[in-house]
This record gives sequence, structure tokens and C-alpha cells, in this order.
Amino acid sequence: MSQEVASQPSANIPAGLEPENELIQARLDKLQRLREQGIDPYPPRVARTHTTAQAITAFESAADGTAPINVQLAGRIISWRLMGRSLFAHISDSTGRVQLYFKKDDLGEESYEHLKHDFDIGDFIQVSGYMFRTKTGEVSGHITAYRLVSKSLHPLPEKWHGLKDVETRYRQRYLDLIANEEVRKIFIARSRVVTAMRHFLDDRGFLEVETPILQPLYGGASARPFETYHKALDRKLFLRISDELYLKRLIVAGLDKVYEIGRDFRNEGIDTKHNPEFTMMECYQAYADYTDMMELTESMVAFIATQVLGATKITYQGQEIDLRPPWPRYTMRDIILKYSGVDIAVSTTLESLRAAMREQNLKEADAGPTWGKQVDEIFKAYVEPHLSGPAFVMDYPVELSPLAKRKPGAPLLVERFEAFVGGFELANAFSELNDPLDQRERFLDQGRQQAAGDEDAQPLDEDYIQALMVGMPPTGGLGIGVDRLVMVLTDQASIREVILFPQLRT
RNA sequence: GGGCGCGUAGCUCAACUGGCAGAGCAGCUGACUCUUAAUCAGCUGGUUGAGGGUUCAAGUCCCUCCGCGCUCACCA
Repeated sequence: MSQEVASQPSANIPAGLEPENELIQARLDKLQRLREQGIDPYPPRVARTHTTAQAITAFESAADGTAPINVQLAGRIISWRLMGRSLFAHISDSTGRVQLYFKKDDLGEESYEHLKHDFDIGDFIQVSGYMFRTKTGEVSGHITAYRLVSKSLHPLPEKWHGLKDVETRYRQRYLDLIANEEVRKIFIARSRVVTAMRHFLDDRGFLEVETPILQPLYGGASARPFETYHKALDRKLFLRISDELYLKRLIVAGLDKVYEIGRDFRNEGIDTKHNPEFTMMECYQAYADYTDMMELTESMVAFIATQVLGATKITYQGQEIDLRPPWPRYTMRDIILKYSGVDIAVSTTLESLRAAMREQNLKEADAGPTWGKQVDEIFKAYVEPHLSGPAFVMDYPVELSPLAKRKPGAPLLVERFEAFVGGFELANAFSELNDPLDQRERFLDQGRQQAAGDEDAQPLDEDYIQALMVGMPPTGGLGIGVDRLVMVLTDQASIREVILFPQLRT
């Protein structure tokens, strides 16, 4: 408790950096030694002529090793093999890794001792020398001079087994990325997915836009929002649950093809397919309908797969899936009939639907409160698990889709589809509702559902109705869950494996 | 929120029906001038997630809490 006892350890360590164990203490000791030698362990600049990959390529492409390939390299030390008067190490950078060879004869006694005693795995080092090939065939750098460029004070995960603990992997993702090559590949793939998506949309003439994340009113999806507060305006704001209503305002505005790739926030549970913040691509195309969006979806996904993986054939959790267009299309009615025996075109009321379910011996346990919700329940329970896909399921109950246009000749349905790959929803799209009066009615119906206890019902957005009154052309809209697309393309079962910093407690 | 499982050294993992908390890697000391999971000798390293209980004795059994995973519910 007393000051004398509490502040005992190493006077040269700043408060807050007390060593938690001897491994850190050993590195702090080295740091101290370096400073005593007048060496700055964190110099402001580093010099290098080649990345690790460039150094190796330069050597290999040199015609006949007559002229030496001189290089200056820099990177993180990831392995260290001391063999008496010589020493091998590997350094890595984002382009790869290269082996370094140090010899006492080349460096001199003092320099070699400094190297031996003051460096650790994890440190960043700058070296200069020339490239050569070892007896065992590895292209390496023969180092004649070196310099510390950043001292590491915390040990890295073990070299062979790497870092496996899931919680540490998520909480200290930097360690995960350093230690686990496969993880790095997933996030590189993720970046390429987004790049390919942009290319595809840009090539088709879509304009990338940005719309508000902080919104006075949320909408565009059935979900509970996060709330926040703006002090200067003294008002409640919501984090968006979708981009939809703003993007359609831009269709009204005459920007005929727009898209946005951005973060949405939904105040809901967390599981292997849901993170409270996630990335959504939404695009809207004037003078198009939902069939155009189907073509857009399958073409885009196939293009992205080809760009990122080099093929449209993928394996997802053991299932072989070919994303090559065209994807099979099923009406919701047909596919429900196929897997459950219930015909929702015949059973068009909640009562008759439940009767038909009893007839087919389907459990009614989670019976929906309305016809549309019951249809959704049947679909999720009996159809969705079969949809390894890719597949389009089209023509949804109107009640579930307050922003979609009604299907001509089918009063209970709207022109909407969802795309399924690997057994879960990847995309959602519809012919956008552009009738302002019908839209108002749909919002009012949502209000009734909310009054009946549905927390996810969408609030009436008068400002959006007003935009529709100005006039929106027939328009097709599409949303693709980017995280889920990355899951499918990288064969990951959990959304946390494709989000760098997934939501965790505390 | 419910059910099931997990939490041991910096990392990866052991520890039988309760019986002295261990190994490999990493670290430290030494040997070794083409190694690559280098090798060899020696040494150090623990609030067994936290708190309580049962017991002569708890990593192990019981309770509460924290965290993580899977799953159901909820939810696109």
C-alpha cells in the first residue's frame, strides 16, 4: 500500500509500463542498454532500396550473378538462429519474408556482440548487404551493416503454433495478423472484394456517393437502430440501419445510377452471421426493375469471384458452389411448395396457411402473427437451409417489404428477391416502390405493426414521401452484405473472421 | 435471454476417480561460422479468469460473477 513498496521496480521505467513478466523485463533491459550506448531505439526514418520480395526477385532475375545485387532492407525480425560466430534470421514485411545472414567476420566483434545481445524477435531492423543463395537454396541477404529501427517490448506469439486463442485473436488482431498467414489472406481478399465491386459498378456507370450515417430518422430495413444525441442541435439522432432512403432520394434527384459501400448499424444480437456494425453495398438503377437487379447481382458476384479467386467455383463449408451466371430463380411460392408441401398461393390467409401446415405435419411452434410473417417462418425453417445456392428466391409477401413495388396480378406479393449462397442470404433487392401514396399507406401499415408490438417496424418518413411526390422513375435497387460475400468467398463460417475488429464485450 | 462447452507460464498444450502444477516454444547463461520448427547443456518463468464454499487436501467438486465459443430464441 505504501508508496515505497508500490513504486519499487526499475526506476527507469515510465509509470504504466511496469513489466508484467520477465520477458518484457528482458526487453526493457535491452532498451536501456541501447540508450546507454547512445542508440536511439526508435529513430525517425528508415532507409531501404528493396522490399523483401523485390530483393529476392532482383537476385533471381539477375542473368548470371556476376554483378552483386546490393540491397538495403528493412522489416520485422520473425526468426533468429544464432550459431556461434554466424547468425541467420528472417525479416518480414507486407510483401513477404527474406532470410538474412550475419557473420562475425564481416561485422566485427563489437557489432556482432550488439547484434547477438540487444535484438529480439519482433524488433524492426534495417540492414545492408548483397543477395546470395545459401547451400540449401534459399535466396538470402548477406549482411554487412545493420541498424535497429524499432524496438519491440512485447513477445510475439509462438513461431510454430502461432496464435490460436480466439479471444486474443479478435482483441489483439495485430498479433493474429502477424502470426497467422491465413488470416492476413482473408483480409487482403476482403480488400480486393471491395475493390472489384467498385470496379464493376464504376464500369457499369454507377456513381459512388456518400449519405448520412447520423440520421434524424432511420429506415430502409426492419431493424432496431442505435440512438445517439447531438448536443448542439439538442436532438436525438440514429445511426443508419441502411442507406436506402437517401440513395433513392438521389434517384429522384436524377442521378440515375448510384451506389454506396458503407457501414450500417443494427442494435441486435451478435452471432456467427451478425455483427452490430457491418458493411453493406447498396445500389439503385433508374429505368430498371428487379429482374435487371438479378442480372446485376449474379454478374457482379461472378466478376468479384473471378477477380479475387480466379474462378467462379468455390467451396463453402464443404459445399461445392459455382457462382457462374445465370443463377436458378425460384418464386417463393414454388420453393416453399417444394420443401414444405404448402402452397401459399392457395393458402392466402393466416388461418388457411396454418391449416395447410397442420396438413403437412409442419410444427407451428413459432407461428407468425400474420400471414406474411408466417410465410417468412416457413421459408426460414424449411427452405433456407437447403439453399446452398447460388439461387434467387423471388416474389415476397408485401407485408414484409414496405419499400417494394407490388407485383401486378398478385395483391399479396411484391417484386422482390433475395439471393442465397451457402445457405444464407447474400443479397436483397426489389423493384422500388415509387408510388408516394402507396408508400404512405405502407408506412402507416408499418406503424400499425409497431403498435402491435413489432419493434423493427419502419417509421413513417414524411421527408422521403415528399421526395417520391416529386417523382421517382421506375427503379431497381439492390443490397449486398459485403461481410457475408467475403465469408462465402473465403470459406469462413463466422462473420468475425472477416471483420478486423469484431464487436466483443467490454 | 436459455442450453451446452471452454478459460492452466508470453504462446501452444498436459496434469486419471480430488493427492507436491508439468512439457515444448519463447526468455536468460554457455557451446556451435550455411541454419531454417537449427542443435546441445544448464537456468528462470504460475493469484490455474475472479470471488466464495465443501474437504485433511481443490486446476479438478459446488455456488456466484467475468470473458470466449457453439447453439436456440431474437434478428437479415
